[in-house]
Amino acid sequence: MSLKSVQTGDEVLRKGPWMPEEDEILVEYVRQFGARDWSSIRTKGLLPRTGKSCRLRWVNKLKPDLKRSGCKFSPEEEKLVVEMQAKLGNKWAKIASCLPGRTDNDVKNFWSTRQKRILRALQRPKMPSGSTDASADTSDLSKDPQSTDFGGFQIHSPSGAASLIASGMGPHFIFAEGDNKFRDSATDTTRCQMLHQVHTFNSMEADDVLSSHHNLSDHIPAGKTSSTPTYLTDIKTVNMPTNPRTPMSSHSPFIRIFQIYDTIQNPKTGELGLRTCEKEPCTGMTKQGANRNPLTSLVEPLASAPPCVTIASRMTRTIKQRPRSRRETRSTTILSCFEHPVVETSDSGNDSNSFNSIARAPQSSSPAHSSFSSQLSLTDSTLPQSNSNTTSNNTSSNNNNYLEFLLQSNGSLMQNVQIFSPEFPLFLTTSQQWEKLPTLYSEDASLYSGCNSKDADSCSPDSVITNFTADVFDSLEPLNSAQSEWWVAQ
DNA sequence: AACATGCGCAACCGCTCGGAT
DNA sequence: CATCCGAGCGGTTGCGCATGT
Repeated sequence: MSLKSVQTGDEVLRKGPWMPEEDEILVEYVRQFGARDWSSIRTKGLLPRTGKSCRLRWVNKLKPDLKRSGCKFSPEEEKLVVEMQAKLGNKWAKIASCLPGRTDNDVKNFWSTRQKRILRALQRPKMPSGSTDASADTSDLSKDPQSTDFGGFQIHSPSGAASLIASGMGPHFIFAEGDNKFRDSATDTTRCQMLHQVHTFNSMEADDVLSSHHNLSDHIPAGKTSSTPTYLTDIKTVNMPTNPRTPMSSHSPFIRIFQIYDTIQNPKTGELGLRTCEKEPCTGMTKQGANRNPLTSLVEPLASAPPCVTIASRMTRTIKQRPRSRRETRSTTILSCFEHPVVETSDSGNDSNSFNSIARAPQSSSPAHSSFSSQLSLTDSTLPQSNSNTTSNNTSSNNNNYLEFLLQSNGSLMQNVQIFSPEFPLFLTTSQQWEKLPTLYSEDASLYSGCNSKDADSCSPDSVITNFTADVFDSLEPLNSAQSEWWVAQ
């Protein structure tokens, strides 16, 4: 065992792992004098350790009633940590005070480890057999002109590491192990093609991802809570057509869709910012033969659900087309915001209608809902001038608004927002993607929205964020109830 | 079996803050 | 008011173990 010693003046301070004898001395000291005046331990010559070191040793290891080291956090503890972290931030001591036997260091390490685990789960998608990496998938897709009909979409949960997503061209969904029915069903060309785009997570990783979404409990309808973790109650199995324009058949693959919950706050108003949620089974999901885009199902809400928004994105360009500007590339990151509650959706078999019916859903009159609507309906006039100049069509304007909302809210919301574009290898980190932008679209450098600089290479997520003014929320108007063009394919 | 790698955790460091003296 | 000290936090390091090759 290595034990560092540091010479300080006449005395030698010991550092590093504690010896059992040292622990004994420390315990005896506390028994006699109490857990206080830690510096006197050294001045009394009892231990060649700093008071701070003694205190930490006592608090983290020797204090009675502490849980044994290596004692894993239980699901209940994890849930509590997640919830409290969402409420309090990184107030580890405060959080630990609610967890008997846990110290702030325990909680901090747990959180740190958990974050890393989630990140790994998100960045390490397991590709089904026959596919080696994400970029290969994209190139495979590009060979098939039908792929443009997929309209890729993403389910986005924009907080921190949990902005997990399904991405790229074609439907990507998260599903857990055990969906062999789906994999096995991919026997024809079309389904194989789709199969290439599905990112899989094993159950544990999926749990990590899902449990990372906090504030679940207060949105779960009464009677729905059970011994089952809430995030697991929301796994659904749906029939999903390989192509939204293709009627579902009995051969359609099954995919489990995890409902993603999340919240963010408008840093300026402190109000609820965004939440994806779905509380109840969607009746439309079970209709065989219904030509429903699975995304339609995803955004059907529970009638009593709080104001919430499902973020989804659908690529509007063919894979062989380059975005017309970098701006547009970014806007495909998060294309659309569906505002809840959605009263009803069209079951007409027309995907565009379905989506439009969602977009046109009547607005709730609840204050929170209205407020949130406003936040999401920034007009172009409230955005940096460059936006209106560089947004090449109406399709992305509302989406840009939402993007600006994210950008404005704070930097952390953007840190894991990923840019999904056919040209981008999937699962690059944000910074990696941004680094690639100038290379891919160098001639559009001046159009790089949000950046005042004409030098595209100087652009980064941070520069975008800092270049937005703080009063971007000052000019708000209600969402336009007119027909949305969000989902009108180009 | 040996080695490499990854992961979790204990412990530390630097810093800030607030209360006591 | 200045200083000291304890508490707390974010970040980091290094060790030991588990797992993979």
